[in-house]
Amino acid sequence: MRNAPTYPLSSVDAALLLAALLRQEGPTRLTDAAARLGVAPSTAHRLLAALVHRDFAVQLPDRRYAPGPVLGEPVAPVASSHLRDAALPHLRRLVAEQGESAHLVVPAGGVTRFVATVECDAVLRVGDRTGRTLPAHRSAAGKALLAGWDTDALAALLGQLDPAEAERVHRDLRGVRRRGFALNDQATEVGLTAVGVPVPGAPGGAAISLAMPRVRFSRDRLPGWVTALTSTAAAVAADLTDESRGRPRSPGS
Amino acid sequence: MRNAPTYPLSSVDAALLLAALLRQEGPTRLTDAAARLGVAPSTAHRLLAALVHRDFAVQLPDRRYAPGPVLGEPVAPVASSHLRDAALPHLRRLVAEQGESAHLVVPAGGVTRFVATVECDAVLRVGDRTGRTLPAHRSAAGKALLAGWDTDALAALLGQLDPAEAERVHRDLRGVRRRGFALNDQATEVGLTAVGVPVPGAPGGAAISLAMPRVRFSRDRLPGWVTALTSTAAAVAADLTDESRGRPRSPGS
DNA sequence: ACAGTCTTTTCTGCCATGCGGAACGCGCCC
DNA sequence: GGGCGCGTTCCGCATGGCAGAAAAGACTGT
Repeated sequence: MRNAPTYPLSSVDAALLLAALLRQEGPTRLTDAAARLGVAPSTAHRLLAALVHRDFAVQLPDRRYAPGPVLGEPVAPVASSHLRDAALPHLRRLVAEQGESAHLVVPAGGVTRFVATVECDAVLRVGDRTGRTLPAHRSAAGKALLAGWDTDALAALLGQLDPAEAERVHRDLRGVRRRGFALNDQATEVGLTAVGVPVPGAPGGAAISLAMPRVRFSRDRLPGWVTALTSTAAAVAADLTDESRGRPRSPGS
Repeated sequence: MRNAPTYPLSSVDAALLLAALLRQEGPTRLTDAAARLGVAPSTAHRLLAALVHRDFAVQLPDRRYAPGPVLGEPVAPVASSHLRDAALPHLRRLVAEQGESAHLVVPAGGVTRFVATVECDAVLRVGDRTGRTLPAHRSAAGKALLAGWDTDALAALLGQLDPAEAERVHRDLRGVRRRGFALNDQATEVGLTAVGVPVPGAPGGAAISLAMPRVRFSRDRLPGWVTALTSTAAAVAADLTDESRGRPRSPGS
């Protein structure tokens, strides 16, 4: 993004921003788009209609609006496939050791997007969520990411929540920072609990989580999961660093 | 492109159209963008500044504006190299038989862009024009393309000319449609004459032409040139169709 | 399954503010 | 010096944003 024009066309800028957000963050509802732009819903509707008219957006059957064919692929998938390749061997080992499903997620605006999943062998297990998104402030991996955000970015996100929830998230993230891991106890789905930690130094941010049925969650096992997650995240980070230095990937390290 | 919104936002639509044109047709000058949109240069400048601000456009060192990183790859450039590969063997044979230079062109808004040239052996000959553009309504290949345009698209282009020239072009194109070929008798360069025909069914449109010094142009040879051009265009078209069906390219057919 | 209620989306009209045209200045080239 | 193209600024008015109504969809209770 370049310096703002001396004479901005605010309506044009709103439309282009909306298109860029669609591309970067994926499908959105009309009211969310309006809130994001700070305009009335009817105004957002007009902007989206203009985007659809010129193929910068398409409307899905569930009435959400998604990026249109004129827009290119967002940057994140390229970085994500790089990250995915680095992380998968480690996630597989983590799952083999702990017996629960593991996920790799990246930030995408106010949500986290699932880039990879390794499912455990149990018949009742958390399945593949690759490609899906969850609100960052509710998921374990999302909270692990948010805990590392700077004050301004975090304030912008919290400003989109109602004050009571914003305060809860704020407190929750302080706990995440203190403990070094984040917990999602059925906040995104009944019966599902997840533990997440950030991948240190991942470009653009990333986090991994172990997700399991609530009935298999145990406070006694929590420290062991946290330790395994933390060392796995460090191994992924080391692989990312080795690759950016041009070294061959070491299979286990 | 979808149905026009019931309440179009004209400034937003202009910006999005401009972005789409950049993507489809490549770099453009400010004044050409203004003419294309039918707005004042200062308005076009504002729109381009807004596009640059959100990475839908970038400005080149020569002050032209090009597509920005947010836009996806256009369909046309791929098609052009694809088209070029299909056409070159046929153009070479055409030049060997007729003894004059041949060109392959594609439409790019109100101009035609030279994608490939095969030069003849004569010392005085029409040289390589690959990468250059000519006004569509003045060049032979351009007119061959325009003759196949629908009424609305053609009216938009003619609307950019002065009324007398628009009327001449209109009449000229009627002749092109009747005869099946187009003639450029020194309209683009003194001493240069060209005969052009469309490549039927080429995605996005294409045309080929034989171009020669005016002194070598002959009304007696014209039918022979037209026949050779028409069969060459058909052969190129057949190759394009074969390739889109996944067949190996046949060297001569 | 159906009715009622609430939420979201879509449509429409009005008016004030943001957008486009005109004028001007600057830089480059012949 | 003149012509051309690009970029900036000012001002009037027409278009874009808001508000409200209508339509569509989701949710809840019986």
